[in-house]
Amino acid sequence: MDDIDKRIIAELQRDGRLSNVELAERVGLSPSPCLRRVRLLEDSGVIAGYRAVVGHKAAGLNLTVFVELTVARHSAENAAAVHRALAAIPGVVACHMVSGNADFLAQIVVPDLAAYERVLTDHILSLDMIETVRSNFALRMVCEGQPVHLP
Amino acid sequence: MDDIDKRIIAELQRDGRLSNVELAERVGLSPSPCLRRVRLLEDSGVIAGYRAVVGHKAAGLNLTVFVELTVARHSAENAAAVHRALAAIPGVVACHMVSGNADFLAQIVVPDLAAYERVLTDHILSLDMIETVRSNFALRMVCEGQPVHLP
DNA sequence: TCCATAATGGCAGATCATGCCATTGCTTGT
DNA sequence: ACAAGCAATGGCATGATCTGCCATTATGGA
Repeated sequence: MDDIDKRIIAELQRDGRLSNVELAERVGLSPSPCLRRVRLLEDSGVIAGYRAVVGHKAAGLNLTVFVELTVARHSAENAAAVHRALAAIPGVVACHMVSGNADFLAQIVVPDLAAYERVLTDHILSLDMIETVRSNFALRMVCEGQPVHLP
Repeated sequence: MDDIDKRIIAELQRDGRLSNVELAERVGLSPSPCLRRVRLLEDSGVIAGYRAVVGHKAAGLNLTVFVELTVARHSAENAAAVHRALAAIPGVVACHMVSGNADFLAQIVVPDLAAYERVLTDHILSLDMIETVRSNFALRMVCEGQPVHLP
């Protein structure tokens, strides 16, 4: 993984639909070896995939909530079931098991408060493994989907 | 925004480099109107862009931290400066102003604890507007970059 | 029912993707 | 220093894709 690879990754993080010829020009390579490098990065998992980014405001998704969850102690045994249940909650775009006061931190994106209430009552509070829920509402987005800084 | 648009968005969220002909087949359209719809979704901002997804493990980024930050009271006036400072911190992939105990919640992705220590001391604790810092380490990823559920 | 509007499908020229091969540049061993 | 081996590069050719244009078809209102 040299500088050219890092520039390829940086460019594709900014625009994932860059054509190979354009990408090759930007990193100072001809199309053939450029495509070769991209394929290698994909195969190695450094580039795990490509995604369209949805503009939340334009799509009518006006509410982002960071939900801190704690689970019942006995749920530690079937962690897989907890993971599956959390990942299946509609509107959950990301979820991590974390250290600190909470056991899990989930990011939920919904159209409005009413939709969040439905998610909460129908999909979170109804899970018997969930002990406490603490909702932190996003008031303003500072940044999102920023390119990662490669080592 | 009808069902076909939603299916287009869903497909492009799963694979942002889907070719237009493949996408057209999947949504049951011919390539021309399909591309037309994609362009309209892009122009309207519903599709805000395309990004390559970096596989953290494969890229050697083994540590994700969710940092709760509070800022000094007088910093409320120049909020823009706070935002700029937070977004410029290396490794920050997302940051939101939130309700709750903290003022901001930032997600930081770095190779290891040593790198996180450097980010903390060199770029966070050195900001005089930052009052308190509370680090929540991600122990395990449940899900990430999940497609949003459109209204 | 008829008209107006919008969306669709197909076509054609240009661009792009991609496998193959000779060449270049660099590292290793003598 | 020199030669050999190896990995990476660049160019080419074929096939697929993109994309604008136009006729046709579906849709919705009067």
